[in-house]
Amino acid sequence: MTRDLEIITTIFKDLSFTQEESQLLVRSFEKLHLPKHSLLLEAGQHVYDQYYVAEGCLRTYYIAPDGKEHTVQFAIQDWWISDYTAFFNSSTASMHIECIQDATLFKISKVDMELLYKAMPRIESYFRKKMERAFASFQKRIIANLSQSATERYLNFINTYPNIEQNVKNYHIASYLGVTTQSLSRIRKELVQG
Amino acid sequence: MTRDLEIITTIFKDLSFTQEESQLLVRSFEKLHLPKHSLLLEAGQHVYDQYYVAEGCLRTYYIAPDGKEHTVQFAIQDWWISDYTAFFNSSTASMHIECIQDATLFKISKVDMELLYKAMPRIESYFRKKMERAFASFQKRIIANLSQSATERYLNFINTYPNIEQNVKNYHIASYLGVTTQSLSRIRKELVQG
DNA sequence: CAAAAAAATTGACCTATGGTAATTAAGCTA
DNA sequence: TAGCTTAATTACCATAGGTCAATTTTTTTG
Repeated sequence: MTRDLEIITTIFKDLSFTQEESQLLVRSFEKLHLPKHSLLLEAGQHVYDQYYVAEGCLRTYYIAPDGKEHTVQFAIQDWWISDYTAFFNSSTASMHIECIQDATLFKISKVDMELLYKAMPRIESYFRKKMERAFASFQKRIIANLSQSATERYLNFINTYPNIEQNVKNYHIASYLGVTTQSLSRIRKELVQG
Repeated sequence: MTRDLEIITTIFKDLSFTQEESQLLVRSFEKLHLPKHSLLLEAGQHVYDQYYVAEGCLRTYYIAPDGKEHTVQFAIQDWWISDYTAFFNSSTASMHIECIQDATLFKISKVDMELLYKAMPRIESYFRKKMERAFASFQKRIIANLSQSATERYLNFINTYPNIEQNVKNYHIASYLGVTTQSLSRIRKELVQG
């Protein structure tokens, strides 16, 4: 075992593995560094991989036909990121992924994922649970979008991601909340003034 | 094997099982009929189960503090339904589930689900993939909510669920799209008149 | 089939948020 | 530090969609 076991001690820290399993895991992942402002993925590209964020911050966004950006997801430490619709279907991305803080990622292909699932059902359980949590949080966001005002959604956001504000621009937050930067600016002003 | 194998031939029609596995499956599910207008689940109740829709139509909705209803999901034939946030966490529902067309359901508890996963990793794969598809479709809906007008979302809806219109009321659709019934009515008028 | 109840539509008016554009502030880079 | 670039703020007007209230249409039920 020459290659490091960082993957196991960070991503799968709650599971334990045999020697052989560890080796398979290590072989399946590739570590990479990504500088701020670079694009990890662009719309139109084939999506083979998903990425675990060991450090840094990224965002997935969609560019609508009218040219406007809509942030679908932020990913910080211990999150996974990809264009999942494309990843699951082994098809072409409709979204972009941008690094917004220098990041360290662990990359794994869909093909290797499937092999891991077969070899270690525990891993499949791990990802099923991940999906369940992601599902629940998307559902929560849909409800928020349907039932709350922009101000409420903003308060909700800074509550949910208390540390993220250092990293992300206001227009990232605005495009996540579904308002213009001008509106967000007014909302912030209102909140300060009372 | 006295009990029927309906579950296997409908829910898991793409998988095959041993005699023993079949028995476990049959024992895990319970069939039930639900009349139109009845509530399958109410906010505040403990959520132990999820349901497979063999026939009929249901919807999950959230009632906001201001009393307004927001439809989170419709479930038709071959879909699963529950308050998933509560189901995954074995906690209390924040949503209601209403039957909007006489339904036949197969119910299974979370505890029994976990047993199935352990006994048959194929079943866990099946549900992981279900979750992936649900995840992708929620993401699509978030993007639609962020980037499209009410009219576009409506057209999108009747495109995605071409048959559902017979079953559901306009105010169900409105509360799914995030507009008032009055607005939806105007939108429909516009579309007819051109 | 008639009456009652539920759902959908319409109109007049209102409000939150968007669009455009100019101004200020903050971050980088030479 | 100055100068350039990017981001944020502000002001003014426009508009999609909300609110309230009345009316019509559809569905349900005795």
